[in-house]
Amino acid sequence: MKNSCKEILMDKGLKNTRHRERILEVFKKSDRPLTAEEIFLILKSNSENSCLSTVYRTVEVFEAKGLVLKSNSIDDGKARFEFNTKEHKHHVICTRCHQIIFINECPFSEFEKKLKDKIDFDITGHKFEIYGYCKECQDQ
Amino acid sequence: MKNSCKEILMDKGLKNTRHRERILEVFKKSDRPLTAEEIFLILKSNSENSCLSTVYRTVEVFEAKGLVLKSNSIDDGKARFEFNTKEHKHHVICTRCHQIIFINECPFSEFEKKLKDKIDFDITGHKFEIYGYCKECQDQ
DNA sequence: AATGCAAATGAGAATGATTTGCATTAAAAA
DNA sequence: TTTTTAATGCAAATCATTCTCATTTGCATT
Repeated sequence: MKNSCKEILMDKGLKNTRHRERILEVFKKSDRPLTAEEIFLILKSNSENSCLSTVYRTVEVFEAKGLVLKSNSIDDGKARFEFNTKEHKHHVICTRCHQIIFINECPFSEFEKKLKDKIDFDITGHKFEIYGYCKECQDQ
Repeated sequence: MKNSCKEILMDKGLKNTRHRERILEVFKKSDRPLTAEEIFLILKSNSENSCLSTVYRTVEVFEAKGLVLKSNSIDDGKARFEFNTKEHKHHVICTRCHQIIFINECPFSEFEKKLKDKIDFDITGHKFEIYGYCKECQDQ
């Protein structure tokens, strides 16, 4: 079968360990960015014995290999990690309940090109995040 | 004189203390976002006796009143604070030297309106950040 | 299947930014 | 000026994250 966790790891030149497989599975199943601790707790609830520092090390390796994306957008002092689907997407973040909605549209490609010349900056990426209140939180 | 630190504080219903005035001055003079420690060191070098926890408490109050903006974009584990000029602006961040360049253009206002209807989200703001290498860092 | 080696892991201690509790001090109200 | 209230300084606590080191595991080779 294609794109199994095992294959993905091999592909990136990573040693295939139980731990990495499990964490990759967690990422694939999750529809939102997770904190290291959340990942740790999910593993634990699946009766995987693990520890926080290993989770941190694993997501660090995954990030270095481009498998996951890290972000600090939710300003609660915790980093969050999500599977890198390679789709270009952006986050819409509810300021109240911290729900994250994904959008795929991106209106900035031309804008970036203009900017590149204007300020002589070698652009490698961008982040666009929208803040506000989601449907549920608007009434409160 | 208008917009003195004293006036700004009164305006926000904040008690006017030496400490707050000084920190507000630091923000006004700075052309880049500062960490709490940087603010603390600037105060110290101005022979203001202060302490880190007070700086943290002060910027927290300022943030709550909309006087400063907080961000965790530079992923070095330190929050940064900048004076809220109310101008709509965005950051261009050098991934290597962490320099921050400000840009005032914003191509997203129409895009936001469309989105507002589409996903029923009450948008209060957005953040657009561009990453890459600045002129100086491109050659390295 | 056994072996060796490098890399990964677990457990807990260490680090560093940020917060908190509390006694003291300073600002605003009376 | 006195009273009331909130801000400050200091030290200790907290919390996310990183590090250390002894042990284990994956994987290539025998």
